[in-house]
Amino acid sequence: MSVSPKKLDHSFYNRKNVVQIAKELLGKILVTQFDSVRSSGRIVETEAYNGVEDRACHAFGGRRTARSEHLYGGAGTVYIYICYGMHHLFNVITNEKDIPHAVLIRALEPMEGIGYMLKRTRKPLADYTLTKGPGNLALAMGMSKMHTGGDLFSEEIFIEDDGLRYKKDQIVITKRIGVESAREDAELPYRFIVKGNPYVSGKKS
DNA sequence: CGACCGATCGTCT
DNA sequence: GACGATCGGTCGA
Repeated sequence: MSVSPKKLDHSFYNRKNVVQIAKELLGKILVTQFDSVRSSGRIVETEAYNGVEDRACHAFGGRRTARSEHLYGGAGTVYIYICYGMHHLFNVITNEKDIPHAVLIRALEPMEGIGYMLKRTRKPLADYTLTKGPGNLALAMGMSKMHTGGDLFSEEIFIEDDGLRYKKDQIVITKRIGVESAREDAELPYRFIVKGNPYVSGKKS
């Protein structure tokens, strides 16, 4: 059921419901291409961050700082920031400019460029940890803070649709990971995972 | 398996 | 000065 991959365009990202977009991003293919080194993987875990009303979002309450500036960049903007002093986390910005909606891409099933991913992560073997979790994924794909503020319409970082669709019973919805301090918003069902996929972060291996 | 802990540093108060 | 949208290892049951 797959057709020749088509790059997602501005209209895909420029919609109001970031939670819906997070769900639809499951099964899409994230691609990076740096100096003709191509890496790609199928997205199997995402989380939505619902702008100014979401306590877990960096833009909660309309907060706007140097770090979160690109959260406000509008549909198709790349937002990458450093977490815990060492991990680079990759987000896709949705909705119109100045509306800080984001989807955190948390896990991939590697497709192309696995050799380069091993080199970047300095792992000896391609096990399930290669692109499990947002920190590992960004490292494996060669994405870092230097790419924040770019967009997904370039040839360097973009997302493709090859026609794959998961059925409703293949998708599991949970609360988000690592956002306990967001109080009641920590319970929101904003995390989407492909059921049983070994690259999904969290428990079990 | 679950709970905990150290690494590590940019960002915000 | 404190705190992360994490990760991988250890320890105990």
